[in-house]
Amino acid sequence: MTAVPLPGELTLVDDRARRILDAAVRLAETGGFSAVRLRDVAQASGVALGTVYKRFRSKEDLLVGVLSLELVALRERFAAEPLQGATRLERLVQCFAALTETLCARPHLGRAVIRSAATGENALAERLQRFHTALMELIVGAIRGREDGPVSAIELERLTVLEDVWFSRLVGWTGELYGPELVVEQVARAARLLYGAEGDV
Amino acid sequence: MTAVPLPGELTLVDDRARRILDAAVRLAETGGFSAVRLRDVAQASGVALGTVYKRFRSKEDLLVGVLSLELVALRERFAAEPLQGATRLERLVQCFAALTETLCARPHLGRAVIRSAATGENALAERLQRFHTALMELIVGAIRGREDGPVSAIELERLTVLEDVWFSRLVGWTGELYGPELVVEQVARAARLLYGAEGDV
DNA sequence: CCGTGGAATGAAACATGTTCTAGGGGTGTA
DNA sequence: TACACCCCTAGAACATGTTTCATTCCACGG
Repeated sequence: MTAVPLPGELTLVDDRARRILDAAVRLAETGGFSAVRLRDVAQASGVALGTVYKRFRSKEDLLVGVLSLELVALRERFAAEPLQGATRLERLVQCFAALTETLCARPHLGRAVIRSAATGENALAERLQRFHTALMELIVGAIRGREDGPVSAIELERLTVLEDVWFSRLVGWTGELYGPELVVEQVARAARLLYGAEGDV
Repeated sequence: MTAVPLPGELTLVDDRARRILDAAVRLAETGGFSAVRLRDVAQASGVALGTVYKRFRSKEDLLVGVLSLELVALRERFAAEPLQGATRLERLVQCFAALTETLCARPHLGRAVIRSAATGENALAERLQRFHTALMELIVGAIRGREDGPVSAIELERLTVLEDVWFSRLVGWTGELYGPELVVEQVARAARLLYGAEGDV
């Protein structure tokens, strides 16, 4: 828990950090949070344990770091196939569906990451903050249709709420309380409530 | 992580479980999550370590168990001084404010509990489910004014959303991203959006 | 070419959650 | 009373996150 730099875009240049992340992903994919034993991560990525701790403050920090990888994947996904819902509400729901799908595609990994993020460790704040900002931008960009206006302030507020719902539900999913569909379902329900009777656009 | 009964109302009859919980609270109050060392809990409550594990599946389970205590406090609080907002929306916001206040009153403890709850450990699901149900009932009872009708289905949906927002924000609070006021603030904002232009009642 | 400083390494040490074991003590029953 | 059963206890044992240390390696400036 001592001082440490922050991989972010860094992740892409620092070879060791990259290998460490990859190893963590590999381990988490198959065995989840508990399978990510840092000694194993170190060995699998061909570095010493101390090096892992040089790059990441803690196990949680490492797993949260995976978010930056997911982010890249998400950007690509949205770039490749833009959302095609007719209304903004529709696109919003599709967007969260896509996010959820991506995160839940490899359930063990997803759970491990969410769990780490939910820890609320003080040290994770910065990394999470970054992710949050980037995600917000990503969503705003993605739900914006061809010819509609910019996302209004009120829509940003709604978006914030939806993100909260999404996060809560993901935590529920992590606890195996229900499946990914229900996560999306609840976000959609919330979105409908928020966009309300007043119609969308 | 083996089989274990569930303190709930149990908490109130099982003397040992009670002492264990009390000790955990005492430790968490002053030192937070990390200060709740199970050996210390055992010693402080005058039982053997094995007994702690007989009552609670894990450290997180133990801390989540504290929620059942908080629940009692909350019930008393709402019984003693009912919410007095004029509209249901107002009472709703007051309600969440009260919940937040209670949980954040002893910050270290609160954080420890939230953190444990957010872990998403499979084993915690049952206990959390119970708490969730009880909390829902509590809120529904509390926001119901003297002469308004029952809480409608749509309002239950809104409530669900608000709970999600609340939870997410509490996790944020846990990470020291912001203070309790902001937690309440965001819930209030969401509530306003949900109750929308169409006026309340 | 040589020396220096910062980073990586390997291994040990520590802290703590979790599990296991052997034994003790009480309670109800034959 | 003697026995069987169950919970409790004390403590060891184990797994793993985290820290520390001495050593080695490497790149770079002189």
